[in-house]
Amino acid sequence: MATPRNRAGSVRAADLRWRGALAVLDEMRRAPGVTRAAVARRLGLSTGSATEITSRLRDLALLAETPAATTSRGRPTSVLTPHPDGPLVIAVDLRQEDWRCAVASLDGRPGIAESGTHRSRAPEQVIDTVAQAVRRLHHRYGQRVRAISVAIAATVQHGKVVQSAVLGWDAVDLAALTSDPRTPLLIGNDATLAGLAEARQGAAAGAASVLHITVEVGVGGTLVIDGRPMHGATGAGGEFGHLPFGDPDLRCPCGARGCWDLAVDGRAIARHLGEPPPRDPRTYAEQVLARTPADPAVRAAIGRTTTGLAHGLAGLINALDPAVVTLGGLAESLRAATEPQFTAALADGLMRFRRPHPPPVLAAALGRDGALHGAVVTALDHVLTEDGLAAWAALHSSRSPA
Amino acid sequence: MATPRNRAGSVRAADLRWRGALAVLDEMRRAPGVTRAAVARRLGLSTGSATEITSRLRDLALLAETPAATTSRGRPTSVLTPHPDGPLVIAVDLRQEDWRCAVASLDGRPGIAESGTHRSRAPEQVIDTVAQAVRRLHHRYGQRVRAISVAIAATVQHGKVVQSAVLGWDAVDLAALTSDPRTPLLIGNDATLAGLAEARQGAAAGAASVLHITVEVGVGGTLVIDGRPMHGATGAGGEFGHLPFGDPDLRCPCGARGCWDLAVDGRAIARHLGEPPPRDPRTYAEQVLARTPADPAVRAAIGRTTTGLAHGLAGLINALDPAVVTLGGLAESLRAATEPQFTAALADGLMRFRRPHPPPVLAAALGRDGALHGAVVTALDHVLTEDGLAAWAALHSSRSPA
DNA sequence: CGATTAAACTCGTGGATCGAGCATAAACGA
DNA sequence: TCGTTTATGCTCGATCCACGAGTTTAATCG
Repeated sequence: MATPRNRAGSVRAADLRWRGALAVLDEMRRAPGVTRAAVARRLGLSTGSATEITSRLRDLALLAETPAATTSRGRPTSVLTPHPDGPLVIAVDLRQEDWRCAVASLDGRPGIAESGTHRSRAPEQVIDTVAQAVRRLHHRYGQRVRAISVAIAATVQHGKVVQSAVLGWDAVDLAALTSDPRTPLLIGNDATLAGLAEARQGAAAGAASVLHITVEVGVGGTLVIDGRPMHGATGAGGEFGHLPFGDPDLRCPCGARGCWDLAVDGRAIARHLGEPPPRDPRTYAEQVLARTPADPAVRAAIGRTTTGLAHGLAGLINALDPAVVTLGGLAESLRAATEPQFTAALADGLMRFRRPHPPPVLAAALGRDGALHGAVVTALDHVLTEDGLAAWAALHSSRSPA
Repeated sequence: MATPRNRAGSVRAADLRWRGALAVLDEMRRAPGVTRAAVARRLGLSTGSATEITSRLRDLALLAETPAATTSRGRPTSVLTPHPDGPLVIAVDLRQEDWRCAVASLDGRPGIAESGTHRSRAPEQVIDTVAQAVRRLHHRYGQRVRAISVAIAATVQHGKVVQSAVLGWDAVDLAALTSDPRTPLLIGNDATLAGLAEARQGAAAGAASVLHITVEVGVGGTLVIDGRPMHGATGAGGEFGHLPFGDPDLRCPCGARGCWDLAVDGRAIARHLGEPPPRDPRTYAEQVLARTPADPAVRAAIGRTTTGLAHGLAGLINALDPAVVTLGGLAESLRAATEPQFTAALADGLMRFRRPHPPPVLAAALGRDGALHGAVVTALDHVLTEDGLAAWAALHSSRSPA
């Protein structure tokens, strides 16, 4: 197998061709609107190299330069922007009740292009509808589309959907979403992708290790280290909800027992209130939260759920030692509603030596758009590689030979 | 802060100088005894480049070539070996009852140079004794020593010992172990380093993501992704023993509650047997395991402990999705003693979709030497970088100018 | 002992960055 | 208004690393 360390596995000179170019494009992506001069400074490039690299990239339709608003003296520089004919990615967000298709250029800002609400949730129906939208976009932009990335509220393994409780799906292969096998199709769990987006450009932007936890029905999330989500070996990493933090006597629909999932969402609240399991635990939870202040029984139930959340989170902080924690969905709602309890329970679950400097726990910044942003990030990660750029270059130089 | 993605942050040409050299040295380390021809093939290097790189490295005293035993026709090649005057690292393993100092060259094989048993466990005493040994080695090898790496049975944060139950230490700074501030001193948790060694060269060599779990007193371990241990933000990652998998009513000495630690070691066995907490849980556990077959009460207690171990492990597999799991210390003893129960409990704790293809659970291959090997790995990772090689080259060329 | 084979060496080529020197386009200021 | 100041972009020769084709070397095989 490949050498484990993240070093130069290969030493081919071909790898060098795109080194500088990739670094520049990464900067453009990391901070849309950067000036060329700033990029050169940041990367330690000589002005000569900057000239060469940018002109090469311009020739390849990978970036364009527009005059920057001058603020001070000196020769004005230009801002680097995606080329109007440059590569694009299609990002799809497939949620419980609706779907969205967005197109993004190399600056990583998704523009919603199509969307819709599921009429039926039957996999064939949904896939067919979305596939048509993808096909329309693909047709409109042609070979500019370099990757298609799908965020889906489902467990994903080896690039395939294994199971989705909220959609009511079993194993489903989403390969039909693209008609062109040459365009890579990337499938990712929505919570994982949302975490990736938070770590790269959201509430935790810049942090070296980010633990993102979100609660909708059950727990989702991911640990993002140096900007890369911890996929695991099969791509199904980040199923933190199935750590046995909960009551070991409770069976989880996943097949295991004592899952954290059951202790932190609407099902937990209902159980603590002595009510039957809600059909839609997410909506149920929001409704209960809305009437928190009034009813002491409700307050107690919410409090127990918050405690379950905070204790589990503390355990994860003990084990994974993230620099920053971001909370999404119901997790953030619960914390916001019961801040003192949350903080106390978190501290109670932390190892003593961690308590003086616990990692900041932040609300996710991207909200319901996190997964879509994460899908764009993944797709661009795929495009902005040596291979990806080489493929684009081959395509482009054959189309318009200088 | 630095750009999160693991790409070329810098594009300086200086980074290129060592690309090929690093790749070759990494190969030598990965498989001591490789031939130069094999390395060139693996790295996709032309014979011309191989010639240039090896001769450059020979000039810098980074490697030597010795004739390879010829097996077939053709011009004989040579095996790459560490240079007799090449860089060295010192690895220290600081355990509960004893300590060991080893020296390793670039092939990563530690040779025990000094060792001893603690007479007193007082930090000053221990540090003083070990520091003397380190100083002797450092003096003997002089500037060839490029890094000192310490594996210690303690919680480590920001390169400092925070606390060690087995040694009875509170916060202790090990900086005194080296007298020369120019030589980097790396401190690591023993279980983390053992896991690193298993992932790089032990039972899980070559796997892309490895979860190592070891039980001595409490649980230690690490997740190793692409050959790099998941240190976390403060360096205290891998404290899996303080995930709340256990009885929430039990207080852990760490300050948290319900820690897994309390459910899987000698303390758990004693509790299940209704005996008082053992003074030395590790020895106690081995003693109980030795008399397993006889006593049904003992079998039951061991079984419960095994179940606690397997359930927690299953949860970690659910969450982290490793390609391989390695077990060390009492964890492996427990599994070996109660294999059917372990396997059943593991499956019971796994999410249903994981059961058909669970990751292999292997016994650690390096035994009690794992931590020492891991310390060598860490130290060499430090040396075999652009900066490390550049520093060595500066030193060497000034000493013996061509 | 010549044929065969695998590997190493030589050397000219090419690609990417560097860096010094020069050119350029703005704001500033008298 | 027009030179000065300042930051930036462009040009071009130098350098460094790897490539790869051709040649040489050192072993085994028959």
